[in-house]
Amino acid sequence: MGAVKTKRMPRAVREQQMLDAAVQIFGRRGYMAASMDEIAELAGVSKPLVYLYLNSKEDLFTACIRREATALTEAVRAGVRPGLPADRQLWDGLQAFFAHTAEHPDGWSVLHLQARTHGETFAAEVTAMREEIVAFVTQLIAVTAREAHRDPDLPEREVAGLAVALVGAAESLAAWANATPGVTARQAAATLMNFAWAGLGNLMEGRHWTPSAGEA
Amino acid sequence: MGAVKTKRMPRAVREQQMLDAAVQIFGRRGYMAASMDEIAELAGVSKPLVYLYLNSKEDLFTACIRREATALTEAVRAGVRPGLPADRQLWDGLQAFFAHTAEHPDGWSVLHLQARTHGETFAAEVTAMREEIVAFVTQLIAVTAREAHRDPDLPEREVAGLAVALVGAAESLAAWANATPGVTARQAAATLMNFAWAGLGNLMEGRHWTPSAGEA
Amino acid sequence: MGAVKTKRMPRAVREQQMLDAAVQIFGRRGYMAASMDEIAELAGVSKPLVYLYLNSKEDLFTACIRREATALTEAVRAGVRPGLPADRQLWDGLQAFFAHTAEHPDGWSVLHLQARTHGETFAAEVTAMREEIVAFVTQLIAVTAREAHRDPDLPEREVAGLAVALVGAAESLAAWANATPGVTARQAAATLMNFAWAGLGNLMEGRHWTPSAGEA
Amino acid sequence: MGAVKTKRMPRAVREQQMLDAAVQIFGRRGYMAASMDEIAELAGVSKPLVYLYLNSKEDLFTACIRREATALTEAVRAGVRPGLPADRQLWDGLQAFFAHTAEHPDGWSVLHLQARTHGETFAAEVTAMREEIVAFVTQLIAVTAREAHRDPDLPEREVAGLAVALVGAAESLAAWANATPGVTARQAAATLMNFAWAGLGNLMEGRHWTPSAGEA
DNA sequence: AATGAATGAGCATTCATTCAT
DNA sequence: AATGAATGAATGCTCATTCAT
Repeated sequence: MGAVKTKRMPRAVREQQMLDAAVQIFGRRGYMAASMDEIAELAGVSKPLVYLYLNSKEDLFTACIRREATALTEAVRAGVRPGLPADRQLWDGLQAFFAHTAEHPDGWSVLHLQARTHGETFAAEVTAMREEIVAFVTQLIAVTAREAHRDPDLPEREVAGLAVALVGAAESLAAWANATPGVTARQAAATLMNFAWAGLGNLMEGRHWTPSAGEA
Repeated sequence: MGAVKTKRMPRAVREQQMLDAAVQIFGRRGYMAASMDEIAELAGVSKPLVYLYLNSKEDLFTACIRREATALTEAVRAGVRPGLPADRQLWDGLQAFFAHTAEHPDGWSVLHLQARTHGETFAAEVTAMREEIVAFVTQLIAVTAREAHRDPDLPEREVAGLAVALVGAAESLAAWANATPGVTARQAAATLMNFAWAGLGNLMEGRHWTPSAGEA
Repeated sequence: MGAVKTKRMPRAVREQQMLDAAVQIFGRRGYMAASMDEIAELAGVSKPLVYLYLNSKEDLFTACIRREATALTEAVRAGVRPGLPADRQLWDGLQAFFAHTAEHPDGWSVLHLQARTHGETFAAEVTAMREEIVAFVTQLIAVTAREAHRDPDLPEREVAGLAVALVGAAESLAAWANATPGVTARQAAATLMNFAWAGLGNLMEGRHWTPSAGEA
Repeated sequence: MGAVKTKRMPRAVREQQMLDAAVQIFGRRGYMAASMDEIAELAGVSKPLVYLYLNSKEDLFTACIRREATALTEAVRAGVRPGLPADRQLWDGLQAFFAHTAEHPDGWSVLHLQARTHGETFAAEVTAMREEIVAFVTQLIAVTAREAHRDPDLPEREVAGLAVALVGAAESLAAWANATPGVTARQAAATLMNFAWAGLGNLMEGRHWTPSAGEA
């Protein structure tokens, strides 16, 4: 009683099905290795319909990137409560980040791996999202430094570098957590907080690590 | 009558020329978008010769990954002197890492981006190298902890997570340093040491960051 | 809330709109390059309606050919007054012909170019019209010859050839006149009359051109 | 004992085979309806080889047009002996033209029908050839007029129009001759000479046809 | 009278790969 | 040691056409 191939549905619904399929295929095979045939089949529609609604492989991929980027940033935003102290905001954001990437591995693959390896146009799309996150982290660091009234002159580039390092560490941990059974989003977040927060604190108090001996 | 194209050279030399060309093309275009035609042309040989020496596109790509992975690990190894203290070893290793990736952007692209986006087979090849580096870092942390006689029971998984975070941060900074004019390998290394070393020190002394309030 | 698109109109009107659009698209793009989508859009209706009224691309094209062929022959017929002398009839007919083709370039393109290049079926459709015109010209020539009581035995095939030549010259001049700014229908007609009438007169008086010397 | 599929032949030979096949298919089906598959099959090679040697469908079609245009103009040129009187030159040229088009119907279809119906780029290619022929005819008329010392001021546009008419008549007669059994190139040429030469003579002597009565 | 939703079939083009020399 | 000649197998994309409403 329930037909297997559901037919004749409104455009908006079909489009989401197509994006679901596309994210899965793009995420697993990569942009170039993914074939429109495969995507259409997985979406349960014919290829012409995919083209009718999403124009081209490039546009389809871009649509995937945008949807997944929005989903990720909104997940992080939803996890953070602005009133709380900076370290608590970071902790909440990291947990949301690790949880979301764990639940959407294909989407995360599209954003983190595929979009960055297939041309500037796609990369730019993710860069926008990444910079939003880096800016968020940067601002958390800056706010903390200001609150602590310590070393308010921490140079801008230094802070940017820190944020880049932190986001990179998070991305690396996300992959590790997904691949290592038994590691939860909470544990990954804890590892990163432990790793990062003390270092940030030190820097904000003006303590720097320096090589003890001269070198070439 | 002087021939412009140098002909008839020993196999080993030709192979290196081919790998040079392949790394460049693979690094810039990506595995799938790279064409054997283009690689052969850049190498200055005919396509059948590429196949004669390297068998297939897959084998050629694998050969590229291996060569670049070896080159990178050797560069890092060469930068580290085993007798020195752990922090100094880490500092030297990071500098070597950032310097090498800056000097070989195509090779780094092959390792960091391309190899991870085109199937498990290739990814496994890099994972091997990555684990070697993670192991090196892990051991540095462990040694330090032991030397300091503090918290020798730092759980293994925790240490592994830290190493993963540190390596991820380094990779992220490498891309950032290459893309941001005026950032030297030394500065990138300093940023990461400042970021990481205090956190590691804290952990080894048993101080952990904990969320100050309860959560859902 | 005034609807921009006029809806619900009688079938005959809609059909003419579709044929208008189709002639334009077929004339400019060619039969194969024309897409039913484009025609439907230009006609301001949905594709299924085009199929409902005109059955298929082939039928639609045939309908275009017929409509334009009829329009052209009627225009020529309307320009000619049967009572007048033959040369005057020819002159009037040519003027009507050049005027009509200049005013309906897309229709002329359909007849002269597109219909003849896409298969015997379509070509036959135009051939019918062309033969009608050739017959008209042939009869003009024959009538003149009879009236002049000269060379009544001008062989039939010779006359047919002359008519074919004249019509071909007219077609060629039509294209030239349309493409050359400043050439009017009247001038084109004059050029052709000057060119043709003397030759016809000569022939009807039994004077033939002959090669002066022998040949292989 | 003589393989059916001849293999491994030099590039130049294969290219001619491909052009032969392409002219046949393009001439019969038209540019758009022709499929590269069919051309490759008729040429006895695989599709990739066609692309390797001739780049694209557009380039292949252009190559066909050029080859056939050159062949036609050379055939006409070869039939004309420059020393002879103008009428004789025209007569010889027409015979050569009708003979060549009769022997190469597909090539003639490519030039006369297909190339003119599929975009300016292709049309321009034939226009060049056509103008060469028109120029040749124009010059014959001009020379004759000069030799006859009559009406040397025949306006340039008038002469151009005459040449266009003559070439159009020839093209039309070529199609008619090819389609009507028993009509030889010689007869077609004779018909056209009879039709045209007297008219030209009249014009050069300043006699024009004029409508005998006024009109709107 | 009219349309949004959907597809089977085909086409130009490209690519990794091999054979004969 | 090295290459010109050649192809099987995809792949992105388009189009005429139909169905359910």
